[in-house]
Amino acid sequence: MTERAADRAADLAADRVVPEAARRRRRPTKQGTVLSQQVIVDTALRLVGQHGAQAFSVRRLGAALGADPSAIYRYFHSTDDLLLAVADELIGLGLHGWQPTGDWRADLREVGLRIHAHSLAHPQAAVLAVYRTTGRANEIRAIETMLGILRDAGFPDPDAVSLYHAFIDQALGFAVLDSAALALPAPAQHADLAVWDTAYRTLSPDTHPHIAATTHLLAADMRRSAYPLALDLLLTAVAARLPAPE
Amino acid sequence: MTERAADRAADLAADRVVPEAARRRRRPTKQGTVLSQQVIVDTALRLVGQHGAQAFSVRRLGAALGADPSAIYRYFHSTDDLLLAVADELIGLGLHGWQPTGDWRADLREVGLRIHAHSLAHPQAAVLAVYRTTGRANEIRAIETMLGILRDAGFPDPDAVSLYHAFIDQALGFAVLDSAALALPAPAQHADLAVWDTAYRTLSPDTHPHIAATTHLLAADMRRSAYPLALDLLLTAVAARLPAPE
DNA sequence: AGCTTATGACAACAGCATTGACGTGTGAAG
DNA sequence: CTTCACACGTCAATGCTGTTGTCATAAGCT
Repeated sequence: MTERAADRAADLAADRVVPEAARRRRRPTKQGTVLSQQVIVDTALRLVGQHGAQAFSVRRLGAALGADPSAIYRYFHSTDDLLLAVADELIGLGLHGWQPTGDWRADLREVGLRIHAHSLAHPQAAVLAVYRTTGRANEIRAIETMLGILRDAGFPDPDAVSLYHAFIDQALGFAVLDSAALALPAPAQHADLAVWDTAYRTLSPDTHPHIAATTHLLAADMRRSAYPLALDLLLTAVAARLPAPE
Repeated sequence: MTERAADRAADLAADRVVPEAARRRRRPTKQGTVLSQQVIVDTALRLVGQHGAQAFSVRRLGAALGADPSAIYRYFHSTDDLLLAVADELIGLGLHGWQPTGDWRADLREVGLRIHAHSLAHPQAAVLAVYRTTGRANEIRAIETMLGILRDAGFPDPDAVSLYHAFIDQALGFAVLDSAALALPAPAQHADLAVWDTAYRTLSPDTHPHIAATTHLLAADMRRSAYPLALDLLLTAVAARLPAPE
């Protein structure tokens, strides 16, 4: 988990790892699995989805694959390198099959909600990897698409870039936050929610008038993600910045 | 790291841990330190700040304290329980010494920037704990303050609550995202940034016209946090929702 | 002064990521 | 069709990790 970066920078360095494209021999494991980057990433996503982020370890991944854990290091430099591949896979899943409609605001809204929803569908993986810059294929495609939406809408380049940045980081920020809550072990998750019904419910109106006046609203609202509202607020303000056409 | 929640729910259960208020005996460790929840939290923050999030482990914390690692379990049920205390400490640091001015928009802006800045000042700790609901003293104070700002500004209760939710989660989301980037080991952090100058710089205008047209802007913009812009966009949209007074 | 017990220390356990050495079966070369 | 190199799966070992059960000792009450 420590030198992933150097590894990525020097992908061709003398290493255990052979680039996926250059692989010729594929020897099945004792248990018969034929390994590949794709198989490992898929298995990692499945493992984490079924048994939670705490269940993610190289050893367990090896077991799930039907291979010795150390075999994974023939395909990824480190667990962190593997995580980057998982992150990129998530981005790809989020954009799969989607096409822009030409309505920039609706398109951005849809993309934002898709990214958010797909992270929540794999919260454990999202929490581990969403904040990374992967530089891999799916990430590049996503950026090209979103930048295109803003530029085609008529935003000048500097605005398009900074608004894209605000938009995507808002989406990823909420994705991480909401995923993290979902990724907690079940009892912890329940306890975090229960706080709104216990600790906050018992505060005196004298010392905490604003909380006391809104406990019911708070307890209800905190169960939902605030992202849809935050996204709409952002898009509203962005629309106000759109230069008049021509 | 597994049953923290149950522990919190049953704070009084038959446990190793004595509530801080009920402590009578304070026996110094072999190396002379006198332990307390506060000392442990402070040391954890310092440790993580100096040596990075990867340096955080119960054993290292024990060493930094001058105590056996297992002594920590006399003060916290688990590492996760300790993390909640650290999170609350961060919130407290962020609000320390601040007073609302009465201008709701300026106040929210200030609080948002403070939360974000304080997380970045302890990125390693922020990443571990910012998304938790602690239910502890500082968190309660922060919520009361922010709800008050919105309600006093004239937002009806349901709006005040949902707008508070969107505001705080956006602040925390960006805090986690930007902290995570800062918390990466130095070489990894550098590599993630370098991607903008390498991978994205070499894309052809034919296949990726939008990225190609803005690479310089992208590389520059991605070095900064998008939070100030996102915050201003959010506040602009919120202001538009403020009911006319009286 | 004496007693209880809170609390720090110690040792042990199971699980973790990672690495180096090893041998086997694959796929290419002739 | 045989040979051969070496890619890649396996094994074993290292030094981490969080957590717990047991013990002894000193703090503070009576």
